[in-house]
Amino acid sequence: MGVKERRAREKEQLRQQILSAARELFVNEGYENVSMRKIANKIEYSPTTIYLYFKDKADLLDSVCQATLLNLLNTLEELKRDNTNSVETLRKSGRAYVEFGLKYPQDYKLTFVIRPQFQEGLGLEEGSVGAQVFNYLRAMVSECIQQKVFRQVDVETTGQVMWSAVHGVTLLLIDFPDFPWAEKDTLIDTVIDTTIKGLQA
Amino acid sequence: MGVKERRAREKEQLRQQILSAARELFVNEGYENVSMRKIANKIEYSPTTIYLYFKDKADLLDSVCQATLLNLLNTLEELKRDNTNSVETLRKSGRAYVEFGLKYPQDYKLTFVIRPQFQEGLGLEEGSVGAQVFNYLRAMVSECIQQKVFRQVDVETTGQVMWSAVHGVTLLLIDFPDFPWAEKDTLIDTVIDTTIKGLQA
DNA sequence: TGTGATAATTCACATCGTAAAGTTAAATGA
DNA sequence: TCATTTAACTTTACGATGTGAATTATCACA
Repeated sequence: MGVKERRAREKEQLRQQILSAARELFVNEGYENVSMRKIANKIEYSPTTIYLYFKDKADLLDSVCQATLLNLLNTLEELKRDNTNSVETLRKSGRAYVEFGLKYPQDYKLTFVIRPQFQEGLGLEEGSVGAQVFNYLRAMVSECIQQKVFRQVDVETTGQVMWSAVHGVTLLLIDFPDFPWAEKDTLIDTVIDTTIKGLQA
Repeated sequence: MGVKERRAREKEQLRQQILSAARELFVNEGYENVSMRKIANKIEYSPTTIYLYFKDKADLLDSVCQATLLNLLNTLEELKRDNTNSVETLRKSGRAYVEFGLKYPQDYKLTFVIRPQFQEGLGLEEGSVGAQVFNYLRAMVSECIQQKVFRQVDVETTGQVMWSAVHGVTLLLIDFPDFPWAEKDTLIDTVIDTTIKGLQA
C-alpha cells in the first residue's frame, strides 16, 4: 500500500518545485515584480495551483525565507566545528554572516527586511530558525564573555550589538552599491573588529 | 503680471498636497498597499492628475524620501550648534539618528530600504541630501580623528563603520519589534558606545 | 466499468499602474 | 467683448495582478 506514500512524495516534490521557482524569480526580479502567474508559468502549472500548496503570496515568501535562514544557520554552524579561539571564531562568524548576505543579497533582503513587512508576527519567535541564527551569535558572544575577553555585561545586549553591526553593513552594502564605500573587505573587517574591540574588557 | 507666479504657486501647492497625502498613506499602509487611486481619492483629484506632477509611483516615493532626508539632516544639524566636545557630539548624533528612525519608522524604511529597490541609481549621489546626511556623520568622525581621540585610520571607513552601527540597530528595532530586545535605550547606547570605544586610539 | 476522492484547471472579479485621447476653464490678444 | 491659445484636469482604456468559486480531469479501488 505504497500509494498514499507515493502521492505524498509527489505532492512534496511539486511543493519544492514551486518553492525553488519562486526563490529564483524573487531573487532575480524582486518580490514585487514576480507574479503568481510568472511562477506558475515557470513550473508549467496553472496559477491557482500554487494556492493548493501555499496560502498566498506572502506565505510563499515566508517559506522561501525559512529556507534562506536554514542555509545561513548551516553556514554559521560550520564555523563552530574548529572553535579553538572564541574571539577568532566570533570574528569569522561575523564575516561569514556578512558574506552570506552579500552572496545572496536578494535572499537576505527578502528575509530580514521585506518579510517583516508582510508578516506582522515576524519570524524570530522562540525556537524558529530565525531565532536559532541569533542564538548562534549569542552563544559565540557568551563564550567571549565567559573567558573574560569581553566586558562582563549583559549577554543579550552584547549579542544584539554584534548583530546590529553586521546587519548594518550588510544592508548598506546591498542597498547602496554605488556609494563610494571604502574597499569592501576593509570595511567589513573594520566594522567587525571595531565592534569586538569595543566589547573587549 | 503676477499671473504666472500665482499659477506657479497654485501648482506647487497641489504638488505639496499630493506629497503629503502620499506620505501619510505610504506611512500608514505601506508603499505597496497604496494605489495611485487611493492617493487621488484623498486629495479629490483624478488618478492621472498625479502624473502631471510626478513621473510615476516610484518618483512620488522618491520625493517623499527626499523630504524625510531633509528632515533628518535638519535634526542632526541642530546638534552641531553647541559642539563643545567632539566625541560627545558624535554620541548624541548617533542617538539622534536612531531616535529619528524609531520616531518615523515607516519613513525611515521607505527611505533607506524600500526606495533603493525601486531606484537603481539610489539617492546618495554626490551633493544629494542623502549624501549630506552621511557627510554630516563623516565630519563628526573626522573631528574625533583630528583631535586624536580616534585612531588615525581612514576617515571614510570610520564614518561608514559608525553609519553601519546606527543603521543596523535602527532597522532591527523597527523590523522585529516583538523580538526580546534588551531594554531599548540601553541597546542603542551600547551600540553607539561600543562603536566609539572600538574606534578610540 | 463505475465510483469516489483528490489534484489541477478554467473562469471570473475587483484592483492595479499608467498611456492616450478628450474636455474644460482660464489667460491672452484683437 | 469675443476668438484663440494654453494649461490643467478627467475620461477611457489596456494589460496585468492576486486570488475565490466553480469546474474538470486523473487515478486508485470496488
